[in-house]
Amino acid sequence: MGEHAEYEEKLKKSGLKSTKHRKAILDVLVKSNQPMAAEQIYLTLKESKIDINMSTVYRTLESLEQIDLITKISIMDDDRMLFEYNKIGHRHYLVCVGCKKIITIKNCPLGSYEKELESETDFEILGHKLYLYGYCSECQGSQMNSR
Amino acid sequence: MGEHAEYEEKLKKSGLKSTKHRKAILDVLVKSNQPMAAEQIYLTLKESKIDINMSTVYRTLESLEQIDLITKISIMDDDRMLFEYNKIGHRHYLVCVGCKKIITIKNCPLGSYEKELESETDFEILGHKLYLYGYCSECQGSQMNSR
DNA sequence: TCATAAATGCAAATGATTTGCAATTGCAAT
DNA sequence: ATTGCAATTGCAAATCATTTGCATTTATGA
Repeated sequence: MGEHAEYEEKLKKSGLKSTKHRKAILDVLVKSNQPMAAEQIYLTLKESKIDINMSTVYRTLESLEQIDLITKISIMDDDRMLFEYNKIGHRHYLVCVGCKKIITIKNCPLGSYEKELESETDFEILGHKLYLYGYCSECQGSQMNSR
Repeated sequence: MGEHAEYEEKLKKSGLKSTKHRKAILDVLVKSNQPMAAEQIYLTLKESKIDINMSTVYRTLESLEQIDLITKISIMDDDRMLFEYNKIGHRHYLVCVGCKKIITIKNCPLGSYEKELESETDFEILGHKLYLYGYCSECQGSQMNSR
């Protein structure tokens, strides 16, 4: 009868306890259409009258990342880490340098490129991260936005 | 008669004074085959008996990045920023998750992809960053290296 | 219900990077 | 070469995100 049935089982399978804080954090991330910083998550929870400590937020995010329920990313000109629920598998990011809006891109143009590089470099390539930067439609023209 | 003639003029053109510290930092970066953290640069200078303050290192790196003489990057699992002299224009990175060695890749497979994305997303794309991760030849097999 | 390991809160520590301010230095004009 | 001034630097202290030690609480399986 839970709305978090989806990840509830993944938590259990990974040996992580299914605490109210963990579920709350996951709920926040699932509902967000943008990767969020730890503090944003903390503040969102606070608004929902959920009392939680920043340490717990960080520790929870770390656990969730380890079991691959969420992804941690860092974008240019933001020294904080951002966290995103893994709705889809492989993904990339298109970041607006004006308003910092982040669009998640699901298709990946690098399929064969990794193979090429492997033979060129003797690396065993495990994966990659791709960030594209630009101005979203709202931020074109007036290019003086902050966040 | 200077060996740093290359960037000496770029400094001047940008209105930055050509101080011994700036030249020393640039020398270190030019000679390095790896992007370096601020502290590595500081320690390298110290070995050369060049006495400099970390604040100066950071401020210098920031200035040099602004005039596009160097590039600042961040790789996975390293919370420090790394800095690299801009020998070539556009570049990407292949990072060994074992020994943290970084190989700079000069060719870019994303030429037409940006165009595609622009029409799909209404973004005006300015650029991108691509990091590939894997094990270098030395780190394959024994995958328990640290740094 | 109980036992126990995992999760949490709290406060303090960390560690990279930044900043205010006074002293120094590069450089252009004299 | 000398001078004047803004840019640069050193120093110490501040920041700010993130981490950690430890005592307390809680989820879960027996």
